[in-house]
Amino acid sequence: MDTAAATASPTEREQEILKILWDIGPASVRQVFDVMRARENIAQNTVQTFLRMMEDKGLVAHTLEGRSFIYRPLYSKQKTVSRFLNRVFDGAVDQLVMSAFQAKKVSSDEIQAIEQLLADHKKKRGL
Amino acid sequence: MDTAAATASPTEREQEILKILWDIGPASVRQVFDVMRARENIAQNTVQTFLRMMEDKGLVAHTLEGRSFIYRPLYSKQKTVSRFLNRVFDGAVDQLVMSAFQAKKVSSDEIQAIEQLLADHKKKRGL
DNA sequence: GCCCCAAACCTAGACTTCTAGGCGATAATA
DNA sequence: TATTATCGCCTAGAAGTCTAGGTTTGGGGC
Repeated sequence: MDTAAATASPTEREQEILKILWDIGPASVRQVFDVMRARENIAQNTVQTFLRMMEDKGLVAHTLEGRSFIYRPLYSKQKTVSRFLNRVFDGAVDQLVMSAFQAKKVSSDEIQAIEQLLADHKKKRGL
Repeated sequence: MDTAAATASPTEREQEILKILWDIGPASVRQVFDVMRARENIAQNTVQTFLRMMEDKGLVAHTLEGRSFIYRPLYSKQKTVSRFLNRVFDGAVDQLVMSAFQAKKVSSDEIQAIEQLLADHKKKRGL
């Protein structure tokens, strides 16, 4: 039985569309198209086709609103990160963080945010 | 120095091969093949073809050793992370770290490693 | 009612990625 | 020297990804 359990992994283009949905929230084809159009030449039909295929794959779902489909992502950022983490670092978060630090200059705001995160995490673990 | 601008981004399969080179270091077609064969059915020729194509793209380079080509990666883990970071999080490292924490249980060893990393980083910045 | 617009559906084709068979050259071996 | 194994190269085709044109349907305005 083909349940939602086995979600296919998104292609590059699909990933791009997912990101838009993460950023702007549930949206119609038109809204996704508008974002993409601002960056490149693409037909609205293309976006529509992608969203339909992505629904087949279980990456997004839609609800009807008026006569438009409003799509929302079913594939989360965490899932994306999780896949990446496993594929590239065999799941080692510290390795990922180290690489991220080497890959980019990190602002002190970001450092603070990460420290906060660590603190929260330790507290939750009960020290 | 680095002609990184012209470096194409690896496909999924190429990424997999890059990871093997990161893990085991410079290697012959045969060695890469042996790793892949342990996990799945694949022909040695296929691996060879990939490495040749990857060299065209500038993802790897080879040196001659005896009559074997020894391939080494030119595309780094950092570059991979950097791309991912920009594509998914618009470059926000703290967001990435947060997602990683949510995506996977982090061991206390890992937490310690990250704390150390933060400390080093702050020291280097001279705060 | 009739037309128009916007939205969804269907479909095909271009393009990219992936795969491996077969060839010639060189080295090892009998 | 003849045979076999190993290696790199060329190439074609299968499979997957991406793109958009043409068609259909339903709602709103005339």
